[in-house]
Amino acid sequence: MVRQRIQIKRIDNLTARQVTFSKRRRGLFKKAQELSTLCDAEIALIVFSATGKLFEFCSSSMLQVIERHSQCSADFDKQDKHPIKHLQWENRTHAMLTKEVMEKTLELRHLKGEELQGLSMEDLVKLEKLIEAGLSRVAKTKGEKFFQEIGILKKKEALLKEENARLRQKVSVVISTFETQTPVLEQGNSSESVTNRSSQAGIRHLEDPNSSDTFLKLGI
Amino acid sequence: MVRQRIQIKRIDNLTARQVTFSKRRRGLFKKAQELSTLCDAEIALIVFSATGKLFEFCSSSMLQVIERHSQCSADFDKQDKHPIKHLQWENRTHAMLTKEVMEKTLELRHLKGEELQGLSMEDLVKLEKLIEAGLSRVAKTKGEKFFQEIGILKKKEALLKEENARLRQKVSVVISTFETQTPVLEQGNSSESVTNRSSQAGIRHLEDPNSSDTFLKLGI
DNA sequence: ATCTATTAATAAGG
DNA sequence: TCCTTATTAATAGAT
Repeated sequence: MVRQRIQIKRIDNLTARQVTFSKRRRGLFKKAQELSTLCDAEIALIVFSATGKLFEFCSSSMLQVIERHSQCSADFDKQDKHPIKHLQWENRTHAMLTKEVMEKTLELRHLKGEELQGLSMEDLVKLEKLIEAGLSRVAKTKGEKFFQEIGILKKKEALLKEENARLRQKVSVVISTFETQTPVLEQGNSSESVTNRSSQAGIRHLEDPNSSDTFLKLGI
Repeated sequence: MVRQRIQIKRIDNLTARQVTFSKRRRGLFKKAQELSTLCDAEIALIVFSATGKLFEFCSSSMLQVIERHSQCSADFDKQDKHPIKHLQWENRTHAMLTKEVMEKTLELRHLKGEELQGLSMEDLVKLEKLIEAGLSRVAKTKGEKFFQEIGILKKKEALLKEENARLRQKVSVVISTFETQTPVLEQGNSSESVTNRSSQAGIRHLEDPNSSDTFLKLGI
């Protein structure tokens, strides 16, 4: 569907057909994977190429889905034909891991306030307490981290203040040096620039207390 | 893939998830149909929604394709001359599942306020909001369930009160009947039993208000 | 396999 | 569910 729109009918050219098969197959599997992930769907996709090669995708276990499908479709007759023999295929470890994932997924959803319809009043009360405990721990940690950041900022502030003091002193030393060493002459320029520097330092100092306001933007 | 790129992960919002499921499912089935037509492929697609509803597509007969697939799987099983591929597949699956378990375990701990030391200020704030959202949903569900229980108990109460009223009336009717129809005679026995019934009814009536206290034990 | 012009799919919102 | 729109994703054809 690009460069030129194509008709949806069998592609006659063998090479073109194979290329398209390869490209679109990948696209189809990707879409299937995305749908299962995004929407929590159980998906099985079986593709046989014209040459008989098998490609398959399943969001869980292929046999499980086929089994489920068989039960859903009214063909209970044929159900016994290709049944659970292959469930041996699934080893215990796999089953256990899958079970563990499902359990944790459900617990996560409960903690996020989802899928609560099956819970009793007692369960809900317990869950609420659990979440409240978690919340308070997170809030506590956040607070600690917060004060830690404040501490760092205050240290920085102190260091900057110290530096400023040193600079101010240096500046005044320089000024007095110039005042004593160069009587008058054409040094109005120079003394002006010194004054500038001094006032800049002064401004930095005056602005400095604001730097300790920075933490007000951190979220309190 | 539009308006705003989305992450391929479970969509939390139920409505959005359903809408996306509907749209993408249609897209997926269309792509499957196109691939089978264009490239002469035999395709079976089985989709179970999160709510358990079945959607299926097959370019030929579902049972035929499943049969063919089982055949291939069986062949593959016997083909354990090349156990390496199978082993690789198992290892990958196993690794993925293990990774998933670990991720979910960590997320659970975070939600419970554990192992927070690695999180940044931003992470903590996000986590706190997530937990708060979950908490409010749980609280809401609990409240709803609570009122539901109250409703049921109030209905029961009303029914019991009605029944009591009816019984009381019946009792008084019976009493007056006996008082007018049987002057004195040897009916001491009978009148005694009537008195019993009356006092039983009275007791039930007196106990009745307590039944409306039942909901006080539910957790408020 | 890679490129790219073009169409198809679709997220968000109504 | 359907419609619209803005934007991204898929891919036909060529190399």
